[in-house]
Amino acid sequence: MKKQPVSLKNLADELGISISTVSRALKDNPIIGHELTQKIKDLARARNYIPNPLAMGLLRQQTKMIGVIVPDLVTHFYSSIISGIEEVAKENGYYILIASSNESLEKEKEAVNNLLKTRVEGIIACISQETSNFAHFENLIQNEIPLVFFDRVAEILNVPSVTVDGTEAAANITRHFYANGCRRIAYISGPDHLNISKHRKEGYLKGLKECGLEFNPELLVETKLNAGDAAIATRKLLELKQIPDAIFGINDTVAFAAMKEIKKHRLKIPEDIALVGFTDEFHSTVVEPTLTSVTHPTFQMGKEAARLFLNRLKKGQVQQK
Amino acid sequence: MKKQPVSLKNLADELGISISTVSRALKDNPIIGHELTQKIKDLARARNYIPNPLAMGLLRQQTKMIGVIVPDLVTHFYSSIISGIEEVAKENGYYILIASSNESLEKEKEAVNNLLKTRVEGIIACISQETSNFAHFENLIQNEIPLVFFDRVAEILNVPSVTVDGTEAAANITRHFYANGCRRIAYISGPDHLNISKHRKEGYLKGLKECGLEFNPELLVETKLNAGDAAIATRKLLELKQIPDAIFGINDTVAFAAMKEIKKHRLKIPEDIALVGFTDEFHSTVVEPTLTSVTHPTFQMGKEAARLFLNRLKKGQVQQK
DNA sequence: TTGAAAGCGCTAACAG
DNA sequence: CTGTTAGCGCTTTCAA
Repeated sequence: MKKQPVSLKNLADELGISISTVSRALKDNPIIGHELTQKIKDLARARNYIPNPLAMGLLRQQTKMIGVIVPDLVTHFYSSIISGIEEVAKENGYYILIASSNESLEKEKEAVNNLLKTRVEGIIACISQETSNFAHFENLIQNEIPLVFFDRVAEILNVPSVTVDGTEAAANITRHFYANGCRRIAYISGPDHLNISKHRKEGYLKGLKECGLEFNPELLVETKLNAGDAAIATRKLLELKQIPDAIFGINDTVAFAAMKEIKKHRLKIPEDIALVGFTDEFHSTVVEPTLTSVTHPTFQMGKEAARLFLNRLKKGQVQQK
Repeated sequence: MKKQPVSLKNLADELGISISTVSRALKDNPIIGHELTQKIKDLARARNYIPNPLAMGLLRQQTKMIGVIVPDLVTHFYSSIISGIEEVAKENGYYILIASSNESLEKEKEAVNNLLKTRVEGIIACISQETSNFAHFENLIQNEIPLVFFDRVAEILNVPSVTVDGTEAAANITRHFYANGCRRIAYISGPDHLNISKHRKEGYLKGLKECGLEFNPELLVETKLNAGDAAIATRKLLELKQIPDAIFGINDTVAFAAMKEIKKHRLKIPEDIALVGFTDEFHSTVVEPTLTSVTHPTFQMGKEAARLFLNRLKKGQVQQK
């Protein structure tokens, strides 16, 4: 018994005119008489006519949908980036379809496939931390399906991307620690194949060097970017003969996990150990002791990613001619 | 230059057979010869054929999309509900389209309209805190477009809904405070037209009564559910001649804001003032001092909401016959 | 066992 | 100024 949405045909029949006339009137084609146009528009409004996007899509081969893949949805970092993407998308008449990879390569591939099935016009993605093989993305590129990366980038792929330069920020943090008297500055890193991870580590090393501190391998721990791993990494650091006086976590998940672990060891932040992480505005205010942190302009990043994407899309369409 | 996706026609042409044969083979119609079926399937795979959902949708009048409206995307509470919805949706071959109302009625209406434009098959929503007029949702009901509410519900509308019974939980919290010696238990509430808000307030009052505490109007402050308002409400409480010894915040946003405000006043939690909020698992672990809290099974709620929705959808389709 | 044709809703070239 | 028609990709009668 579900009511069918009103179609152009319905309107045309009701007025006893042809479909094309209705179609034209609705788009203000000046070729149609003024009164008639008005009459048609009135009826359309009365019947609550909504153009069927499937018909349009079929005709134009475009769905007005952008696929967005994030490593995880429930982190403020990503959800606020998504908000940014959505805002710009909406302004441009686009919708976004969100998929989460849960930091898994398998799920990421699946997400790409699913999005392709829905015929999104392209994909904006942040690669999962497991992803070091990019075949599924290369496939998109070969098929000339617009692709944009944000935050975590597959650098070999030469895809338009939005990232915050972590190298300088990480170097700054290290210098900041040094300035505050820290001499055993530890760094909890992520996998090297993630650009952000690589850059931040480079920054850390650069910072150490500039401060004249020697790099101490036992103070650099690599983790997968999840809380469990980060906790283990922190424990390792806290069980050194000589514990670090500062810990620098590569992102908020890691920093939070480290914080919990430090508290468990009954150490005071920042008196016993200074702690810094990359994070975003929200958590830096709620969490206590306030996490010193490099904030990411997440919302802005999202908007920028969407803009990049839309540009890429336009270019593709021009070339098509 | 964008490559067109492969269509049935492409495959048919390449094999020199008709489209319908290809279509049938691909769905294992036994009417087609075995070898031919195989040959067709092989080619389809080789050419990476993906059925065009727009064509299918047009034919069947269904988009396999569910619209989801949340008051805000960047809260862990909602994003984890969304994850739950997504999981069940995906299992059933559905996609979700997310829209955020930003707690604004205007935006909520806009979201409904936008979703309708994309021809989602129905909507799963959590109403904004501004929403006390439900015309836009009634409209859906009249048009027999499946609708499911979660968390915040328009009770007059008689729509399938998923909520956690806050009445008992709130009464429990109040009793818990009492048991710990609190006698001036304050409650920071939300607008009365939100069911969750109403129920929790009722629970608070019920709890007071059961403990033999008299209700003190100055200890009940109503807010809009945002941080700014909640901070003001908290300040009001902290500036009473006799400050409360316990504060109960209606949700996490409110509780966090209260926490910040209490700290600003240099009061200790829970020594000077006990603080409790409804929230979810994540924040209850990160935030310090650990927020005593009633946790919501958000992921489960999302899954349940999706299930309800899918059931509702099926019912609609059966009736359609 | 296979093909031809209609039709889902819409636009746009082509006729009047 | 308005109507007719073809076609977007697909399924599904109906014919063969």
